[in-house]
Amino acid sequence: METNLGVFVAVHSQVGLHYLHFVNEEESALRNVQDFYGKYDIQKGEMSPELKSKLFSHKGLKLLPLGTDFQLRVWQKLTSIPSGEKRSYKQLALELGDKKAVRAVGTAIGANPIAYLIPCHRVIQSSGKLAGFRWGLERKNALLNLERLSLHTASHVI
DNA sequence: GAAGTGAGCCCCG
DNA sequence: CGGGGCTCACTTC
Repeated sequence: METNLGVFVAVHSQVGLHYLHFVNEEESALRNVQDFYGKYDIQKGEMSPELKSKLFSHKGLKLLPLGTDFQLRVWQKLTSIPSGEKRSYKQLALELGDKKAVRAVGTAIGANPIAYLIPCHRVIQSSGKLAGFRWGLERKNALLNLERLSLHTASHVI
């Protein structure tokens, strides 16, 4: 799917959305999906209009990422950060009950399988510096800017 | 500010 | 086991 933020690839099933990644390079993006989900019976295709509209509206879409218990806890926490706001890795580690786990939290966030809808882009360093985004810092910055600008409107970003 | 370092936790090979 | 990661706080320049 092409959007004003770039190209996305998604993996979904009857029960929900499992995976949503930015595509920088089509080949490696598809290989990634294959690595992760190759053991399942997946069918390739253009995104259906229904799925697209759900991605746009952020409604009627269950997020079902695949991960370890720890990763799921971290990703769950991310979804509680409101649009337009930011948290630090440290804050999240504290809220998860272990201030020493900052690096583990960072690693788990880096493994976020559902871009944007699980808002890993809203996490910055405690110094306030923007750092760490597998799809590029520029993209992270663009997402944050869009959210900041569209705070008082009902419009969504993707 | 920038650069270097030890601590510390989770994950993968 | 061992190393590395979307870290942090501290030191030193």
